[in-house]
Order: sequence, then C-alpha cells, then structure tokens
Amino acid sequence: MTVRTRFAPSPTGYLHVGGARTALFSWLHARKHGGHFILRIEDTDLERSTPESVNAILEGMAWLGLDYDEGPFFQTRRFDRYDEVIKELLAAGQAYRCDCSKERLDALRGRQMRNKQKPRYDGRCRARDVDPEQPHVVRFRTPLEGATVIEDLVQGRVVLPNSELDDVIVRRSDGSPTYNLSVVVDDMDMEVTHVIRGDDHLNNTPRQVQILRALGKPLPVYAHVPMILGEDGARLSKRHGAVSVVQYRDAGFLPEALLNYLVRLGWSHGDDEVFTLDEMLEFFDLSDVNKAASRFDSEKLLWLNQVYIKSSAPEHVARHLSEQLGRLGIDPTTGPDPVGVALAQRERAKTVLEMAENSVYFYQDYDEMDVRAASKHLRPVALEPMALLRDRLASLGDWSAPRIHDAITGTAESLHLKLGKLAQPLRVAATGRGVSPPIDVTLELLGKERALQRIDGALAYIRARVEQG
RNA sequence: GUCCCCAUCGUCUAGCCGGCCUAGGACACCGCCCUUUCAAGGCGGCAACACGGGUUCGAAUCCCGUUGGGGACGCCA
Repeated sequence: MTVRTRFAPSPTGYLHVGGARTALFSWLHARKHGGHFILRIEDTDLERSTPESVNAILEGMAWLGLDYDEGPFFQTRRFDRYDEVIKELLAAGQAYRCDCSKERLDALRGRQMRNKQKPRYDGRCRARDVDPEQPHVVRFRTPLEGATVIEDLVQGRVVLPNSELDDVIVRRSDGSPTYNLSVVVDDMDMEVTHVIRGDDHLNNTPRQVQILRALGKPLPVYAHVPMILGEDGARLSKRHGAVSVVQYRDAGFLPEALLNYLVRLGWSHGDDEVFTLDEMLEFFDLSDVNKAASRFDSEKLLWLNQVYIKSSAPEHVARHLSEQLGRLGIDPTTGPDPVGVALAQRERAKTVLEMAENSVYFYQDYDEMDVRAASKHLRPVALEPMALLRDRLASLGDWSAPRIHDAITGTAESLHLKLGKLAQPLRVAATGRGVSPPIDVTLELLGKERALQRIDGALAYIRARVEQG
C-alpha cells in the first residue's frame, strides 16, 4: 500500500512555524516512502475562513518548497459528500437529530463546571424524535461503554474511556459539517494512510476513530507530533512576533535554514544538526519524533541561517540578496555583481536582510558617514598616508583585491605604519562606516572610480577638520 | 474543575529494551588564540537527569506518587 499523507490547515490565518513543521514532517514521510502528499484546506468554518489565508498558506508552502501531489482540496466544495455520510449515519441510527438550544447547552455546561465535572452533552435528544423540518443539529451517537485505543506512532498507546466522550455535533443547524466529521470523511475518501498532525488533536482522535468504526472503515495510522511553543513557553500566537513563515522570508531567512531548524525541533538523528533535504529524507522517521513540546529558539535559527548563508552556493545567496536589495529600493545592477557581494559578506551576516543592509554602500553613495567611525579614523594624521595611498591606487592598472592589498601594505610599510592605521581610515572613506568586508575586497567590489571618489571625499573631510583646528 | 499527554544543561537534544554516563553534541553565554574593522574560524570554560518513594547487586534509564508544563473539554479547527 502506498503511503498517503496530508497537511490540512484551516485558512484562518497565515502559515505559522508550527503548521509548517507539521507539514514538513508529513511531506518528509510521504516523500521518504515514495508516497503522495496531499494538501487540503479545511474551510468548513465559513465565518473565519478567508481567501487571503488560503493564499498565505499556499505562499508559505511554496516558499518552503513543500510541494504536494494532490490538491489543494477545499472542504467547502465537498459539502454534498459530507451530507451523504451524515445521512448514512442517521439512517443507521449512528447519529441523531438534536434541537437543544444554545441556552440549554450553556446552562448545562455551567452546571457541570460548578460540580467539578467535565462539561459534556448529556444526551437528552438521544432517544427523542426531533422533527427534521425544525432547526436542529446532528450528533454522532458515541458508544457509552468501553474504551478507545489509539496506537500512535509518536505518542504510543493512548487509551480513552468512551465515557469521557460525548456526542459530538457532526452537522450544524445551518447544514454545514463540523471538523470531526469532515476530517474523517476526507481522510477516508482520500485514502490517507498516515494522519500526521499536532498533538492538540490527540483528544479528538478517539471520536474520529469511533466515527470511522461506525462507518465500517479501516483506521489510518496516527502520528501526533508535539507542539511548538513560543520562546516564553506559552502557546504560539501573534503575540510572539514573527511566527508566520513568510515573515521569516522577509526577514532574510533562507527556506532551507528554516526547514532545517524546524526538522530538529522534536526530532533528532544522533548529534547531527545540519541536514540537507536528501539527508532529512534519508534519516527522518516518525518513530524518532519526541513527545514533549519544544520551544522556538530564534537564536539557533539565526545560527543555522548563517550556516546556510556561509555554505550555500554564492549564486544562490546572491539571488536572495538581490531580492532583499530590491526591497530596500536598490537596483542591484547599479553596482557590483551580487555574487561577489554575497561572497564578501557571507561570514558577517546572520540574515540576507542584514547582508543587504550592510551592502548598501556598494550601490549607493552614503549620505553621511558614521560619526563615531569618522571622528575616530578620519583624523589629520591620516591625511598624508591617505593621500599617498590614493595616488598609488589611482595608478593601479589591475583593480583587483590582491593588487589593492599590495598597494595598501606597500604604503603602510613605506610610512612605517601599522596596517590598521591605514586600513581603518580607508574603510571609513570607502564605506562611510567602521565595519565592512576586508578592505581590499571592499575596494575591488566598489570599483576604481567609486573608490577614488570616496577617498577624495574623505580627504576633503579631513582637510576641513584640519582647518577647523 | 475534569480528562489526555509530557518532564535531561537557559534553549534544542543524545542517551532511555538498567551497568560502556565522573551524562555527550548543538545554540546562547564567558575566556583565550587568530586578526586591517566586524565577523568567521580554532581552543577552552560554565551549565542538566524536577522532587519523593520503590524494584534491583546496580536507575537518567523500570514502577508508583507529588510537583511543574502543555493540550482538550465549542453549532473553531
């Protein structure tokens, strides 16, 4: 039997990191076993589902490279099918109509809570014959006796007495199906073999198992993966800032870095930390997934992102860099090849956004210099050495880092200056700040014309300082 | 409140079918080295088996309880 997994988000928001990891595990499991990965949009909640959310989810999945073989399926297009199953249950006496009012239900819940009981439907309509023409919901008739056992791939055996379950609503009074019914029908119709989802669904599983049994269908294999908590240990929410996958994209993260970070949350393979997609596929196994919830640690994500920035092909990083430059309003064709910039900056950027922000001076003249850097390094003592170096650089025929380097060290030696005494002023002149890639590389990228221009500007700055005393 | 799940360094985790663990790796943090800046890199350091009972010659590893955390309890998914 071929493996079939699915990712089934409800379109009520963006794709957050928790959902993305569930999708990743599901995708990995399908791909590893040569199976199919299905995307299904659970939009039965007409009130809260939005097309924007659907797009946000698709966008996030696409960015991460989690491609699906089937779908996206929309549950709203399958209402007829759900109704068919509900009728089947009704006809078999596995479900019944209920016309209990919200008020009665609320009162019942209140009473039960006060009595320190678990709030649940009392089954008042189980034996009543509710008029199908009058407003009503349909409830599943849960067995009163026995227990439901789930053999979960990550949670192990979970047993829940059926007395803990109440009769869930499977069809609302407006005729729409509820979650527990639609998932069951879909997973069954789509022949899903492995239901991989967050463990917040573990409590729902016995109900779904009961419905499946009532329908006489085989059970899928369940795997409830632990949740991802925010850095403060609380459930992930908007309050935690950047939890949306596309926000990480915009913040300059590489999709492979996020994927790598996510796969290591709740799963491990010995002491390994960095995995290529192929390695993930080779080593990932649901049975190695932890049971405990884990916290999201953005520091470690940042580290991994830098690992990927440093080790990926420069051309690949450069593509992301160009995008980020574009978002900063810079046209990458107005300066050095982003590949060279990526190569020069890769060791000093934890995100591509940071890399772009620190590379602006390659493409645009700086408006003003960093005050501290300028006052520290562009001092009168630097005037002569800089002027000398400027001429030497100007005479360079081959504007390459090695030649530039020779010019700088040559000048420093002839003046008996420590390299830093010359390199730092030069850096401030060239970039307007005290930090940059190695100065020879920086100058090469800048180009001869631009570099000399900026040195001239810095010389003028120093002269003005001399005059001011 | 009731039920379900969980519990190793600050964080992610290895180990968990008992002895190889004076508990390993990674992030973060601290120190040293390298160094034209910032980084990167190298080396070193700090730091945990939640607690209490058992079982056993022997427990991080098995059992029970306590505490703590998370989840579910909706005509949300």
